[in-house]
Amino acid sequence: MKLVCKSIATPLGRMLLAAGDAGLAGVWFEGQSHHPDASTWQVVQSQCWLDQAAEELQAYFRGQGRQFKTPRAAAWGTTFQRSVWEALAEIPWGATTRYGAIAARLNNPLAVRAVGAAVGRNPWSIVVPCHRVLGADGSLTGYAGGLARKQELLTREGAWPLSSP
Amino acid sequence: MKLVCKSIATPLGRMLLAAGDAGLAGVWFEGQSHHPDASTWQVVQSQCWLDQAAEELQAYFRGQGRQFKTPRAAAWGTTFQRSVWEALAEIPWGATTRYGAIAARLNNPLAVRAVGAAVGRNPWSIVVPCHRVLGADGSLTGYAGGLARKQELLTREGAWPLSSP
DNA sequence: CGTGCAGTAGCCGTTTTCGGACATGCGCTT
DNA sequence: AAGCGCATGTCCGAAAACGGCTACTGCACG
Repeated sequence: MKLVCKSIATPLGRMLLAAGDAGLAGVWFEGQSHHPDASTWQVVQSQCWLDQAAEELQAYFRGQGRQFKTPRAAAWGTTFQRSVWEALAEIPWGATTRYGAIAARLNNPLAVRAVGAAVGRNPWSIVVPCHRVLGADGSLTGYAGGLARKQELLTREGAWPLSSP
Repeated sequence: MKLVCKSIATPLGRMLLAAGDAGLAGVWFEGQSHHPDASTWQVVQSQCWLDQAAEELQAYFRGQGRQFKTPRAAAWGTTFQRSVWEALAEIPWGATTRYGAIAARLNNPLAVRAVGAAVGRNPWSIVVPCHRVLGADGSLTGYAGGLARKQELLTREGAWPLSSP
C-alpha cells in the first residue's frame, strides 16, 4: 500500500500523519520511539484522510473534540497487536484503564506484558488513546512520546492526577 | 507491485507465468522447489507480457525459438542474486557454463557456493537459462524443476551429453 | 503490628540473534 | 582416488532476549 504523509504543529510538538487510500495509517510525534521509516512516503499538502485527521486533532487540542471519526487503515501489526489497538480505541475521553484490564478483555489475562509491548507500538498517537492506559497501581509507566506528554494529555482530559485510585 | 498470472501446458509439464505492468515477473514449473506463493495473484486469460512469453516458450519447445525477448521485471531478489540472474541470461542457446565461471565473472570467485544458491532461485525457468549451468566436472548437480527436466532441456539443445569435458 | 518500598520471578508476543543448510570448487591430506 | 576444510550470500528454523506488567516476598521503618 502506498502511503502519503504530512506534518502538522500541535501544542505538544510537531506530529507526522500518514494515510493510504483506505484511511489514516498513523500519527506520530516527531522523534518518538518506534517511529517508522517515512523516507519512502510521499509528502503531500492535502489528502482526504490527512486533512480530516488534522482537523480533528486541532479540535481535540482546542478542547472541542472528544472523539476521532477518521477511518483508520492499519498498515502494520500482528493479529494480536491489532486486537489490542482495537481495544484501546474504545476507551472514552477522560477515562483511564489498566494494562491488565485490556489483557482480561482479550481473554488472555496473563498476556499483560505483551499488551504493554503492543500498546507501545500503537501507530495512531492520541487518535487511538494509548495514553489512557496506566499501571495497575495507577502510575504513568511509559509512553512512546515521553511521559511528560502522557501526563499533559491526561491533565487536559481531567484524568490526572487520579481521583479514585 | 500487483501481479497477474496464468498457467500453460508444455512438453515438460504445466508452468505458471507471472507478470507485472513492466514485464515478466517469473516462470515456474508446477510444484518445483522455491515456487513462490501465488495465492494473492490474479489469474487472467490474457496479458501483454504473459502472452508474449507463452508464445516464445511454445516456440522454444517446438525448436523454433532460441532466445527470449519478453522484457523481464524482477519482483524479488537481492543485489547479488539479480547480478547472478543477469549473468545467466547471457548464456546462449546450446552452450553451458560452470558455477565457478559465473562467480569469476562477478569478480567474486570465492562466492561459488552463493552463486549456486542464487541460481537455484532464478525466477524465470527456461527463459533465463539456469539449466545451462553445470558443475565443475560437467555433472548436472541440481535443478529446481528436477534433474530429469534439466537433462531433457540440455538434450533438446544438443548440449547433452557433453561433447568436450 | 501496619505500611511502604525494593527486589524478584513468572507471564506472553515480538524482535533479534545465531547456527545450519544449500544446485560449488579448490587444495590439501590420507 | 576419496575425504576434509574452507570461502560466500541467503534463507529458515530454533532459541534467546526484550519489553510502557504484576503479584508476591522480605525487610526497614514508625
